Amino acid sequence: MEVVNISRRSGYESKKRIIDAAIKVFSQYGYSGATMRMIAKEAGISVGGVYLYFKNKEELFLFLMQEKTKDLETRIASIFEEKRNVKDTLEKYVKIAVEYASENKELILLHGRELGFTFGMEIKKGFFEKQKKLLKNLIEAGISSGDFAKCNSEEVAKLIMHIIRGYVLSVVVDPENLIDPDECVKIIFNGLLKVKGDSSPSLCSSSE
Amino acid sequence: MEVVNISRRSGYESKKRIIDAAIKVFSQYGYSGATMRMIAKEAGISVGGVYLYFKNKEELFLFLMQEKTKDLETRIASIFEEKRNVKDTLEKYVKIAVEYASENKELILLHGRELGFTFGMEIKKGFFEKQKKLLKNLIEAGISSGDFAKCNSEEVAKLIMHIIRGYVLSVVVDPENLIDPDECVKIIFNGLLKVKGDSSPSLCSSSE
Amino acid sequence: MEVVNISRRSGYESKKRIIDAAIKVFSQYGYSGATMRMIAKEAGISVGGVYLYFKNKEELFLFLMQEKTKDLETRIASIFEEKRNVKDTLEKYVKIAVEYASENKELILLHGRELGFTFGMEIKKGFFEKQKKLLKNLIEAGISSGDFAKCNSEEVAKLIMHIIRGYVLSVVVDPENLIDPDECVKIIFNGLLKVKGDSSPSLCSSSE
Amino acid sequence: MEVVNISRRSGYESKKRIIDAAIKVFSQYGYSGATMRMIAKEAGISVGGVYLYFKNKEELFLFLMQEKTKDLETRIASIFEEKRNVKDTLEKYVKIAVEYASENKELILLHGRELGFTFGMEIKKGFFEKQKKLLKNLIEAGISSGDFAKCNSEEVAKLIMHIIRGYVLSVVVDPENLIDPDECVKIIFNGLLKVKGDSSPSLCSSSE
DNA sequence: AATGAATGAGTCTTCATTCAT
DNA sequence: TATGAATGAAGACTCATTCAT
Repeated sequence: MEVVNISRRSGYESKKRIIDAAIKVFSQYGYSGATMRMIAKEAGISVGGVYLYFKNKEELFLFLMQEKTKDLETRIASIFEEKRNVKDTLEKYVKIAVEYASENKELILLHGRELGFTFGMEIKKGFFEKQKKLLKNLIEAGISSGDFAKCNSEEVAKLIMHIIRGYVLSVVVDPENLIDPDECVKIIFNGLLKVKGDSSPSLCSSSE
Repeated sequence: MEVVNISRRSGYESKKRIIDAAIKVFSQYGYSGATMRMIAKEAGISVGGVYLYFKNKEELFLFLMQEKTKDLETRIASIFEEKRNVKDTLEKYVKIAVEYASENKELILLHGRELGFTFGMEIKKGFFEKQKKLLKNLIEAGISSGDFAKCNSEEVAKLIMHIIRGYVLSVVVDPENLIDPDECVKIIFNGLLKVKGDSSPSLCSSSE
Repeated sequence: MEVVNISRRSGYESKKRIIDAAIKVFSQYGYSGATMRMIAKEAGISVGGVYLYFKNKEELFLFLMQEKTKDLETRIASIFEEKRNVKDTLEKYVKIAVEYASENKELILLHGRELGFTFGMEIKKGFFEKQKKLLKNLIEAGISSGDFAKCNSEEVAKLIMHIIRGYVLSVVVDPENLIDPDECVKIIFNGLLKVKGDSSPSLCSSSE
Repeated sequence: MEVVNISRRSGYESKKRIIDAAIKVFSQYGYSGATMRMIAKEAGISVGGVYLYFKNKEELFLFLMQEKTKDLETRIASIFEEKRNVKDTLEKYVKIAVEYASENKELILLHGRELGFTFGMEIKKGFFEKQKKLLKNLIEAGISSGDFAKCNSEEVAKLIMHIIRGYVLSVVVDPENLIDPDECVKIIFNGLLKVKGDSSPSLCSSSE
């Protein structure tokens, strides 16, 4: 909300300021709870000014969601490009997703709130479907390569997505108790159960 | 011999009707999105009537949260009382939590949204802390009993809570892709990695 | 705008007050020019109160138009019932219409303003069509009875409607120069032209 | 040898463009309904540009009214100059007025609406007074010349003005039922009543 | 215990007007 | 002369809350 030569800014700059402000405000107060005045004030712009760049509250919100979704998709795509082994890729995936969740905190939560709107549903649906496929393929590649044990790849993909969503929710609900991504991956890889007849130290012993 | 008509309900009954209505309406529209009129209508009571039992919207919402939290705590407590086997207890825990999430869907999400209010924070904090301890103790008991491999019990507890939260979020965001609790538990127990030098079929093979 | 026991009025009374206020305000400022606050204030009611009885500005306006239209239709119907001779009926018709216009002044004008709305068009269309038919039948009855000369009844009906509309418009635009209905009828009946070979005093000589 | 691009228009041309645009927009949307942005866009000029030529919306509207009034006055004056025969002059007068009304449709209506403003009242007043005098003189000339029967010239003048206004209002309200000026003049000239003791076909028989 | 009409502050949104360029 | 981003007051409409009945 720093004042930047308040009366003459480029259109681009103003739009950017509004976007940043909107993310902040929507995140903190939810869709209904956020007001256009709050957003304008946070952006250091007049109320009317916001409407110069976004037709209305709904469109502003939708825009944010699309932007963020695209952004995350790009980041994720990149790890799949730099081909390395399956295990590392999965590890990276979880980390990037979790890191992204931390950055965008509550905004992501809004994906799931403010029902009664149907808007934005398609965006979300598409994104999730894509992610699930990506993960499923990765798991299956892992099975083929002999890295992973045979398992229901669909369910594993879902589990990973659940964990990431759980992380997202925790960021807002219970930020003191976020899981450490490394630990998380370790548990998923090794499981909780003691391998029978195995007296050697389990891989799951992490912190000490 | 008067007819007990609609306006002659016991105070208790009215309060209950309001609570049920409020859960439904808050769940569907979020805190800001829900209106007292909606709630009153859903409860089959006048607007003014609601204020006879709850000072205001905030208090009504808060009351709901407490009720639900208490309810879940009771359910969870019961499995710890009756159970013996650690593995079964954990399995049961996940299932109950997940089932509860399904039942209370969006309402639970409201725990974490509609911020700007600090209200409810203490209730949630306390509840989460208790749950984490419960899980941590369970994990440690599992390690002691030799069921579980040695691991960072704190992180495992967090993971399980994350998964449950992920399930909650998924219920709202992506209900077509909910994980199957059985599969979930299986993966957590066995892990993804193929046990080295093990050519026998992994425990993790679920779908076939 | 007299205060009437401001805090407790019957629903009926409030609605009536709003209607009266709305007529006044819409008449004076036009549809766009009138504000709900003005209307509420004029009615001695809160803004929100107006919305208790009318869904929105448009509906309030529409309601007014319908009411007034129905009212006029009833009045006109009555003169056709009390069957008298054609000439007298026509005379009465003009007078009632003109009188009505005076009473409802600008509101009637709103029928024709505030375009861009299509709303209300059907109401108006129906009303006008009915009136034209009524008048046309009357003219034709006059021709049959030998009271009126043979003429294009359709055009005569239109002319009469035009005159009445002209009166309406004049009420607002140029109220100092309203025609006297008696004079008006006289001219329509007798025409301006001197009847050829007629040296007797014309019926059209009125004021002196 | 510079290219005369769009932004290098003469002040005169710009002003003209604004005027034309304003007429169009005011006519279609009414005073309150029209926005400066609409007008600017229609004129192919920036919002700010409009304010270079007109201090504000009110002044722009006022200017339009004056222009149009002057224009009509000029047209009417011309028929009085060229004409001789009273009957023909009156006929011409009605036709020109009616034609003008058709051309300027709703704009004329704006003369009488959008009150709350007192503005423009003097312009209108003056114009109407002039017109009434013109017509009155014409009628009296007709009486003197023996063309018209003796009658209250003032009232006849008013009637004609009413008819024209009725035509204006009809253009907007009920454009399907506009009177044919020829028919109109015929009725005014001949009247509706059958001349007593006259069995010859009335002059009023128009349609067949 | 219950009602629901009434209130008015607060929301989203529009638009006349200004002004740096 | 011209632009159009920016302003902010004002309008339609909503809704938590009150209170006479």
